[in-house]
This record gives sequence, structure tokens and C-alpha cells, in this order.
Amino acid sequence: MNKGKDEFDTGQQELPAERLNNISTGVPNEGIMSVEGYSEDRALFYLSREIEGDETDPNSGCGSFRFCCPVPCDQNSTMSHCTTATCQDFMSSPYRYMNPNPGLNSAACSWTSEGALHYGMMSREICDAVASISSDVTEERSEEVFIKQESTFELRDKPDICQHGNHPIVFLSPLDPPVENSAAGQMSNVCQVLHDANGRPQVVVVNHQSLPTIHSMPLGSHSSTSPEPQFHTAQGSNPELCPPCGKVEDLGHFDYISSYPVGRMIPSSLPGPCTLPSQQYGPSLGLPSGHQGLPSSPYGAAVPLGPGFGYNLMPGPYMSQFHQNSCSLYPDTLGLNPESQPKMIQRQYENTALSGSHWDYKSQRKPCNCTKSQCLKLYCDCFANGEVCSNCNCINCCNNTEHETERYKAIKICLERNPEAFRPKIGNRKLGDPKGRHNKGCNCKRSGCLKNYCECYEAKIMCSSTCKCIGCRNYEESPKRKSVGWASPCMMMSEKGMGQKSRCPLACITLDVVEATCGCLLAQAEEAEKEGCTLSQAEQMILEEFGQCLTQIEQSIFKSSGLPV
DNA sequence: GAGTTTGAAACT
DNA sequence: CAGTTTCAAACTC
Repeated sequence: MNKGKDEFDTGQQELPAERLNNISTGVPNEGIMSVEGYSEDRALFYLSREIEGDETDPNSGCGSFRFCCPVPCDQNSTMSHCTTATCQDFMSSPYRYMNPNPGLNSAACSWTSEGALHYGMMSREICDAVASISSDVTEERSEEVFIKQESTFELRDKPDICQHGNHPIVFLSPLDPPVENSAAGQMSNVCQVLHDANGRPQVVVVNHQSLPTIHSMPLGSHSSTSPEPQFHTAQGSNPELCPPCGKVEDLGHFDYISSYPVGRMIPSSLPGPCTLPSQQYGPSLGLPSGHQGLPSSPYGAAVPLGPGFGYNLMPGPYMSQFHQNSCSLYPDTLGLNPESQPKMIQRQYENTALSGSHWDYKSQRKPCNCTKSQCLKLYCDCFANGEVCSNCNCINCCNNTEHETERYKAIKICLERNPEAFRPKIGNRKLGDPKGRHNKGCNCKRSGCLKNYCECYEAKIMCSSTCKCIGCRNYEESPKRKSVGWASPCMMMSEKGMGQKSRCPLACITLDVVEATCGCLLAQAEEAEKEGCTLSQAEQMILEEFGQCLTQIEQSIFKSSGLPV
């Protein structure tokens, strides 16, 4: 059944009904993981995985993955319509692999190829990008351990939230075939497949030119004998044609539904029983109907930023279903990678024995000790991580369900002040930068970026050009990281008995050295200019000069340390 | 455990 | 945007 890694699909993707049914019924040995997404400016992308081998073993039976674009893309696009990736690529890719139950396969994804789509990245580059994060395999596997604890019901009930352009695509089930907006003759909208708490699939069509619409599918529409969705007409006003059901419902406040800024964290996740949105907000998709502004739930209100760009402030318990068990909205931190998560999440991850549910995972997070912020400011790690306080030592805490209104307002204020406020600070895993970097960079002045005061150091990443730190000593990749902990370059040198921290080799880079180096680089630039070199040639000359300078500095360091050069 | 240091967040 | 203040975590003793 495996078609092999070199076989591309350029046409409409295949969704063999029997295999879909196998998934839906949990029959092992076969399965397809599919991810569909619609973009206003790009076509549908479909990722499928055909599996062979022992499905009870997530380490085996890896087939090929096809990144397919089943409808014609922009002819001018350099994007490859199809490419393939090996299983290993997939396992280490931003697409998170979940195996909720032995014999049951599902794909959770983080569509981090946004950049690739928008910038015309070639498929080869995408593959490289995927390969560049291969170091995450371990973490991804760890995530599997989590997911394996989930039940089949949870699999169907909790969607994946995937980034696609400025819109997250929420996928719950690999069972939902794509819905083509044939009325428009193109994939012009963002469609999202959601499931309500009862497992009922719902397709939300976000039309950028108008209000969003919902296609509701009755229960059982994904029966084993009917792989095609059976849309029915949702009641509502201002309907517009939107196949396949032909009729739609005007939600009037779609920001609430699905639109979400890039990289935004769902700002809530409550342990405990989940709230059924349908119960809370009425029958239509469980979404509020007709209201705007502050709803009954503090997170229910949309922040009207315009079509396709708002805040998903759904109630914590409900959205936590989405977040906790599927995927983070952050591509770079997907899979609970402990090295790319914010510190609170990282701590949670480290403190968890990977044996419990996500609630266990959350309950073991480090409690905060806020006293004055009411845990409603970003000082509070719980709040900053989109968590409510639980078993914390905080005083006058309002970061809980009893103070939903206050919490909502605080979230709104934070987001208004900084739309990236709830985005992980560590991210942007790129080629050549597999560990990620601090998005804002640190501003340390006294710690040398070698204490946990430094967010980069705490996240176990090197400081980067983004940082504005002074006296940084956390800028060089250590060749010998401790197997368990993190050793900075200076610490490593100290361990080698090369002296006290004051003798850190970086101390050799004095102001004079820097000035001399800069002088050399400037001289090289001037020479390049005199010679009429092109920009690229000049850059190469300067870089070569810089390399020579670094070599000299390195030699000086080794000489001063008494080590052989 | 109290006090100090630190840097991010918030404020002006 | 820069400087100051507030805050809570990290650190030291």
C-alpha cells in the first residue's frame, strides 16, 4: 500500500474511504493521516501518510508522506506542488505525530510551512527545514507518550490547531474531506474543521470578504459507510452560498470562532471538566450567536481586529481541549519541546514523568508566588503562559475561573499592548539555528547571560543578534553540553580547570580587540570599494577578514590559557 | 527563610 | 522611544 517516497500526487488527493473508516473505527494496520488546509492565497494542501507495518509500534511502519497541492497553485509560484518526505522527516518535522492509541493513527500538525508558502520556498528547502529540526525527534516521541494516554474519544474530540498564513486551521479529525468553495471557483477562503464536544464535525468557512460561515455536519456523518461529509444547513441570517452545503450561517463574530493571530497562544487552559460549547453558547457550533463584545464567558469575546485577525478568547476549559491534547499554536514549540517552550511550560515538561495525562502534566507546573499583580500581568508565569493558577502560592489571585471577567480584561489589555504577548519567547527554529532563538532577545546587563535571570540562558539557548545584552557570555555553542544540564562555554572552560570565571576566554575580547577587529573589517571594506568589487565580493572579503580575526583571537586565547594552538 | 540581585514588564 | 518603576524569580547568605 505504500506508494513510496518518490511517488508524487499532483492531482486531487486520494482519500480511500476504507482507510478513513479504518481510522475512524480504530482498526489497526492501515491508516491515513490527512491534514487539509485552505488558504486565501494558496491552494489546498494535503498531507497524507500511508502506513505499513506494525501500527502498534509507532517506531515502525512508516510510510511516505506526500505534501500535495491538489488544486492548481499560482502559476508564478515557485512552490513545488508536491513533494515527499520520509517517515523520519515527518517524525522530526513540524508536523506533530500522534499515536493516541496503538493501531490508531492521527496527525496533528503545525503548519510551519507558512513561510515556505509565502516566500515561494522550494520543496527541497522545505525538506531541509524539516531536516534541520531533526533534533526534536526525541521530544516528539515524548509527546507521543502523552498522547498515547488519550482516549479514542479524545482523539476525535480535540482538534489540531495549525497555523496557516494568518489563520490557524483547526483540525480535529483526519476524517474530514476538504470542502471546496466551488461557488467561488477557487480556494479563496479559510475553512476550518472543528468538532464540537460531542464529536460533531463543523466546518467554518472564513470568507475574508464577508462574515464567516459555518457548515454543520450532523452526527454520524463520518460513519464507516459514508466518508463524505453530509453537510446540513445551519440556521442563520444573511446566508451566502458556500458549497457543498449551499447555505451558510452568518455568525457575525467570527473572530471568536477561529481567527487567531499568528503564533498566538490560546490564553487559557483549565484543568478539570471541559465545557461543552454547545451547551454554553447555543446549538450552532456551540458558538455565541448575535452577541458582540463581552460575552458570558470572559474569553468568549472577540477582539475585533478585522476579518481574519482577531483573538480567540474562547473559554479556557473548552479551548483547553484544543490546546492540551492536540498542538500548540506555536509551530516552533510544537510537541512540547522542552528546549523551545517558555520556561513555565518547560518546567512542567521537565517535572513530568510522561506517564500521566495532560492534566497531570499541568498540575505539576511550578506554582507562582505573585503577591501584587493578582496574577493578571505578565509578571506571572502562569498568566504569561496562558494558564490559570492552580496550587500556586499567589496572593489575591484573579487568574482563575472565579475572576473570569478580570482575567479576560487583563488578557485583552496585554494583547492590545503587545499582540505577541502570549507568544513563546523562544522560537523561530530555522536552518542553521535548530535550537531556536529568543524572539525578542534578552537585555541582561549584569548577569553575563550566564544565570537564569537571562531568558536565553534559562531557555538553554545562546544569545543572538536579537539580544541587547551587555557583557554577554552566552553566545557560543558549547561543544560539550552536559547530558542532563546545560553548560555555558565559560562553565565548560571552568570545568576544564582553566581558571576562574574571570578568566573566561571571552574576557580576552576586550574593547581594544573589538576595535581592532572592526578596524580590520573597515579596512577590508575600503579595499573592496577601491577595487570596485561587487557587494557579494565585498561581503566575502569582509567575512574572510573576520574569520582571520577570529582565528587570531582564538589563538591568543589558547596561548594565554596554556593550551596548544 | 530573609534579604539582595536581576531583568522583564509596566508605566511615564 | 527612553528612562523609571514595579514585579517576581533567581540568587546569596
